[in-house]
Amino acid sequence: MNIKTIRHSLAHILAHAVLDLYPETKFGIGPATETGFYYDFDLPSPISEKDLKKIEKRMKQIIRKNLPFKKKFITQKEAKKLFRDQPYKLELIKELKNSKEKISIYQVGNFVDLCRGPHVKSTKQIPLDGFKLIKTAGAYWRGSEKNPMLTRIYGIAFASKKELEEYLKQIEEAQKRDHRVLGQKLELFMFDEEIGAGLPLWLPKGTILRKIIENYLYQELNKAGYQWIISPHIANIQLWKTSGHWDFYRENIYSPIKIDNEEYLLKPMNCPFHVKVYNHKIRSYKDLPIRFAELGTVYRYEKSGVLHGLTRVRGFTQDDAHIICTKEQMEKEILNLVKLAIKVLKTFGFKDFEIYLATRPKKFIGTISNWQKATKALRQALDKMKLKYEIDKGGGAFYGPKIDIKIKDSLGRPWQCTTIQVDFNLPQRFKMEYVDKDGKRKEPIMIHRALLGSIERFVGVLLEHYAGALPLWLSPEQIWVIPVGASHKNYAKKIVQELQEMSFRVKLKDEKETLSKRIREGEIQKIPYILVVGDKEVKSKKVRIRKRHKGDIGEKTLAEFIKLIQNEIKKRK
RNA sequence: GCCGGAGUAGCUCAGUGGUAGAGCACUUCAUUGGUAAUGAAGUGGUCGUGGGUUCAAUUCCCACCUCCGGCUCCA
Repeated sequence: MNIKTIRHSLAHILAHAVLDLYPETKFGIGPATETGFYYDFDLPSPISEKDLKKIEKRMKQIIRKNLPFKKKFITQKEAKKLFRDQPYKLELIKELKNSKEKISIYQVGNFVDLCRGPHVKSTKQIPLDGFKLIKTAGAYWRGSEKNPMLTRIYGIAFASKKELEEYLKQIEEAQKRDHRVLGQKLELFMFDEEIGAGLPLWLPKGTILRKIIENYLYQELNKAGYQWIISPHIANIQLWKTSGHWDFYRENIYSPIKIDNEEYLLKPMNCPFHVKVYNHKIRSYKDLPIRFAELGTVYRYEKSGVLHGLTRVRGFTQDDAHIICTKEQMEKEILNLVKLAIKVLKTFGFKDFEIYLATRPKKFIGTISNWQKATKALRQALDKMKLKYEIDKGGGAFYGPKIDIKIKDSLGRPWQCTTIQVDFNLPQRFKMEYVDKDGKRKEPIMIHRALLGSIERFVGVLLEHYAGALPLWLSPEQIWVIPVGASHKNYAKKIVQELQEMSFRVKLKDEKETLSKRIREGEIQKIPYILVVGDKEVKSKKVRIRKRHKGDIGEKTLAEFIKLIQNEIKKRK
């Protein structure tokens, strides 16, 4: 039996159980998911997770009855009558009116639902111990904030108890990779109530990690012909009125700050500043493309309920850049951008990501021909790189089409990181121009882009990707040197000093604790290399190397070890 | 923001209408170690914040703040 069919049937059985226990319930919809099923209910009184056990028990009773799933086709009129007390179902029936599809219903026991199916023939086809109700959640009816919020009950379901248990174990493991847990354990970042929600504090080790990432970007973008700029964190409200942000983005901008009778805004975007830098002198076609990059810290009001560790915060630093070019240059620039984005993601070890091409929405500015040209350029770049992507139809910003790349966290939740957006809005609003070959002033194309997205979010997904065991080049602490006893301390110190002089990030773990204890600590802190030195090493003038997760990998001279790690750092693996 | 859950030591958590406890961490002393926890003692808490009920609140009630899981929204 197809597991998806079982999951869908379980959704109906869940609804049946809820109907039995709370007869006044109004029913929403209940589909299968990737790992189970859910059903949305409008319940007479709130239920908590304690009630789930009761519902689950009832579901099992229903399954044991070996009830058949009966399918039947009915007319609009019959459907309306059948579901007369079910407002949500009536809404769905109304919409079916326009389609030619016949209305089908499924009955299991005394629960009848509007449904296309398919379903299991009988409840006996459902493994009794392969499913579990795991959580409740609020969910807006039909996914719209304007609609009432229903109670969603989530279940997971597998073909057997064994698979179910394996899945639960996997979730448990995934939770250990949670960047919020790792950030705490590895002392990378913290939050503080008194500072405020969504405002991370970077601890010393986290700051090192961040600087390494930033340095890497700095090198990479220099090679790619970018120029770095720096812009202020606040600007006169007039700037944001000109850019249109004050009109279109106000709900995400913090209240104005009054300074000398003028209003200033904390910047939610870096774009207008980059435009101003572009506009500060007359540009020739010979100057284009111009690429301005900035690690720009922005502040956005995010609804309290959406904040999430480092991956969704209220103050964050974008690895932002704006490319200003001619229409003719756009295609090549976009191709180079996609290439660069993929290169960067791969350098950080990401191979699986979801790519979306978002096209023209209903409300848009700019000419259709420009939209087509830009969308084509984005599409061609993806095709040339042989990348798999999905079209997000109408998902573009009102000012232009874009490519988004999402990376999943340890629990499979996608986070948008890379974004490449063509912008027809700002060049117009700020009257950007360049002097072309014919001496005429023309409007350039502007491409807005962030490769990592935000440093915060990226560090979040990066930590989950590596489960905190960062590759050598990214590790805030790369090497610990452990002298076995006090008599080896001087030798250890010498090694530390030599490594430090070569700019390795190294720490002496002196003899306060036992050797085993210090090694254990190093493993917990996910230190890539631990060098143990005792009598033998002092005598042989070597170091004993312990590699993270691998244990003792033998003895080498310091020079040999340095060569080994230099190589590893170079490869960035 | 909305629905549901939770906030007790630096961390992970137990506990109770009569002002609190464990393990780890930290400090001190002893131990001088050979590849994932040496032993002992000690320090440490306005029990998230503010109100209310009560002779008495960390515990009960209300509001707010923060966090967690979703929804909606997004880098």
